[in-house]
Amino acid sequence: MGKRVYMASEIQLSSEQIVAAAVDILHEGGLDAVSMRSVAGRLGVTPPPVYARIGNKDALLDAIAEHFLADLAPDPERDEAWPDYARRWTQQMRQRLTEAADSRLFLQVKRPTYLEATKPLLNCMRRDGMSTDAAVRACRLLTWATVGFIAMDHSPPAASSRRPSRLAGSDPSGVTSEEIDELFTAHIGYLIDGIERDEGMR
Amino acid sequence: MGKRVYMASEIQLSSEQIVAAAVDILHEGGLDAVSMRSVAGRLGVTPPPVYARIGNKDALLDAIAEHFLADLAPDPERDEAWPDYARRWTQQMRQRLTEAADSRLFLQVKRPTYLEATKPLLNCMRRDGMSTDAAVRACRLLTWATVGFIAMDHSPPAASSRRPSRLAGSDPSGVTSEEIDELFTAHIGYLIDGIERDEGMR
DNA sequence: ACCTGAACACCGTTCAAGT
DNA sequence: ACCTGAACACCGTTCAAGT
Repeated sequence: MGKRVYMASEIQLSSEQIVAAAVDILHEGGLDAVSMRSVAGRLGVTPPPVYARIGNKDALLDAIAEHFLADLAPDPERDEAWPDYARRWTQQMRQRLTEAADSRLFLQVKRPTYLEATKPLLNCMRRDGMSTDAAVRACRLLTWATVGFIAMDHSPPAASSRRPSRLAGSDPSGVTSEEIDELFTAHIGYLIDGIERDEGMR
Repeated sequence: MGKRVYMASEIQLSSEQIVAAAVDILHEGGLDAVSMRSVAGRLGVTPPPVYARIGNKDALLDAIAEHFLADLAPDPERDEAWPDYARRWTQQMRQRLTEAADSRLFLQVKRPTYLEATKPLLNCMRRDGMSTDAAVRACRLLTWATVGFIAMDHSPPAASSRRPSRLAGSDPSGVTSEEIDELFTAHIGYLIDGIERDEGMR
């Protein structure tokens, strides 16, 4: 009684450890390599402890997505107007999603996670005089456009021999990564222009 | 010799039959219910014949996506300017993707399939004086925006009690389907306005 | 209390064997 | 020639059993 026989580690798995292991596997073998078994294996453990901590596979994927969206935003400069900050913010968002290397992760993310990530952008818009309603709508448009764009952008495997084209995205045979950069910037630019114009005639 | 003993059906599986069976299963049980085994089973057959015809699971998913994108476009009216036709075309595209009920199908679609679907829009733009380069770029922007939007739009399960809001998409707790319609229309509208403006200063 | 081992019901895919 | 049955190597998930 009271005597300790159990020799295994006293320290329970933390969700941070689990997510870290999952992210390692994601970067090494892609999202399809991330399984409850592979994550457990990397932690030197069988699946049940992972289930006990994280719930199930969907919850694990959510947690991975949240990991990549955490602390997304560098706060706006004091003299930075919202359209400029929005350009910076969407580029930052795009970079984070690209680091995650698989857009499937972000298509089932719950709204509160995106809401958390948009907070600084929302505040910046309100600071510049937008109504809360208009700012929430603008943030949703920009978030959807960014994630949607990345979801469509499964980069072409290799740069084949193609004539250089004058206009980004105009070559039907594919798109280079520079062209994708320009397409993304143009896309976001059109949205910001439109939102700005709507605000102007408010 | 020459004597027929083999009693099974003489008719090989066609890919149309396979896709039709897969689409049935998709509508009944969702994309996760579509497996090589379930499709074979619905056709009263074991998996190998399905593999023989369609190749593998990825090819099946491609074929399903193509099914939903086939004959996408009602051709433009003779007096219909490209911005109006683009609005119609994107709405049509959106409707087809929504019918498919799972956007994952369209995120791995090969470029030629989208290229085929965009053809009438491309021709309409060229008819109205856009250069091929500009038209291809514009079509890609609109296609990416449409598919990306739908990919983000996993409709909320039920209409909970929420205050009505004046601006589409401005409620942080969720979006009603009417609001999503308006957000989509606004998004596409901003893009078309931007493209039109670029063309104007050409 | 926490973990392991093993199982259940599935996958995608392949292949020897039947007719 | 075309199909079936069975297998291989995986999944997500759960649960009795150990310590």
